[in-house]
Amino acid sequence: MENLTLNMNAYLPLRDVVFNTLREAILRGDLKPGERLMELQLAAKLGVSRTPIREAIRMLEQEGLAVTIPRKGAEVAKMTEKDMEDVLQVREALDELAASVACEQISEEQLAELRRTMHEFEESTKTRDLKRIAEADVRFHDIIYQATGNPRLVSMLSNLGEQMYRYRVEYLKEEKNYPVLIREHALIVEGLTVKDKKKVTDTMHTHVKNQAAAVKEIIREQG
Amino acid sequence: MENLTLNMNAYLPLRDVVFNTLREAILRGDLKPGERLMELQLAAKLGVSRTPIREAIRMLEQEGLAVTIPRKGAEVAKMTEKDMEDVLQVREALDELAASVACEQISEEQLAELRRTMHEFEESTKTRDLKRIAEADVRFHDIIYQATGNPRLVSMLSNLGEQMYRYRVEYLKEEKNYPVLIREHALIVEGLTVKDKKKVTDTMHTHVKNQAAAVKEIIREQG
DNA sequence: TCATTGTATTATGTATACAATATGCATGAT
DNA sequence: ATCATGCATATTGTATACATAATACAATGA
Repeated sequence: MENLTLNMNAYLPLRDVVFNTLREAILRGDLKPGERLMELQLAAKLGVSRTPIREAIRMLEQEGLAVTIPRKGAEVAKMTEKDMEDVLQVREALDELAASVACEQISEEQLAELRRTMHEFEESTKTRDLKRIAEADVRFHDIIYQATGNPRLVSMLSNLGEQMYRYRVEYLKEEKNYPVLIREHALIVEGLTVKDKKKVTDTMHTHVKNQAAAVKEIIREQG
Repeated sequence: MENLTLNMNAYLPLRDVVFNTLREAILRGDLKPGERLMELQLAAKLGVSRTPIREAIRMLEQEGLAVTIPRKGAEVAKMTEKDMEDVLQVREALDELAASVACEQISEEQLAELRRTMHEFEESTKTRDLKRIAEADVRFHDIIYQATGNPRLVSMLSNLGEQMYRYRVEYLKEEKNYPVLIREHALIVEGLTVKDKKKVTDTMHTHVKNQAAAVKEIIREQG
């Protein structure tokens, strides 16, 4: 009688489906900064009405991925160098916080998972499969975020990461960066293992700073 | 011919009007945690259709002020003690960041404004006009946030502040807290004046920690 | 009595219709 | 030629209609 839960949780409102779809399209770069998000057009393309499109746009707006001008419409958010500096300044602070808290609270399981992901990252850099590399890197950091046990911190950091994602991918194209990244990941894992909070936060600080410099450089070239 | 801009910027989409209205109602406590946000009812009360209501709810959701369960509806977000701890942990980190950056960048004008607001706060505590006290306190911190020149940081801190607002008001009812608050404000202003970053961030840390303890106590009593 | 089922009601999810505004282009005046 | 002006069109803003799921409660049967 039991055990046939047959997840009726499969249901997602269309607004969420649309939100996820647009979000990924923006992060992937299929929808480029400045590109207009026209309701009717998107509705036609996704085969839904304007209503869920509009709600999804409101959500993207709050995520910082879209900008709406009343009576004119929404477009994919652009990032100036200043915008990116602002995001990175906050991200540095929160990444250090996350590292510090994780250092106290990370479980053995999570630590093991982190090591696996660290190796997966290292392996992936040999393949030059950019998507795989980027995902391993995101996962590495996400494990640390999760280890804080603070869902709000996790979601804020994910959001900040999202906003740099498009640009960070460019950073990950540069093969010369891989050795440094691999080394920093290793240092972070070591620090977390022996609960050396200073080592962890310092390394994380450097890690984010390096990315910051690179991402800003990319923005400058593009913008 | 010029100088008659006659702000045509007066226009706000109804979704924004509704959003602001509901947001304030939640912060004021007119809409209580757990209270349902029913579209038709709100639409009738505010004299608009469901469409702008729904969009406003999506926005409130992203702000963390409302929670939606698919096919069931939205309600005002509840705060457990754990939720509040999570918010406060982030807020501490960002408030320190803001204090640190403001210490480097605050202008003389802003400093003057800060002193005015500090005095306004002190005066307001004598009146027992809770709304006035709370607003002065919010303004004091907001000036510091603004001084960072980082709009994203400002909006994140405002949002975090929003989520504690309902509870912090209770804290501000306790008259015995006023002397400490006044003293801490003064220390922060002094530190900013002489650009003593350590003094500023340390005081800010204590300041937020004190509030944290008090707010958590209030949640425990209520929840 | 209690569990179950059916049904009315209410609320949300989604689509569509209507209104108002912005945009681009053609037209015409200077 | 250039700048307004007006009109057609595209797009957003808002309201409403229809579909579907959740809820409460009465009715039924064991």
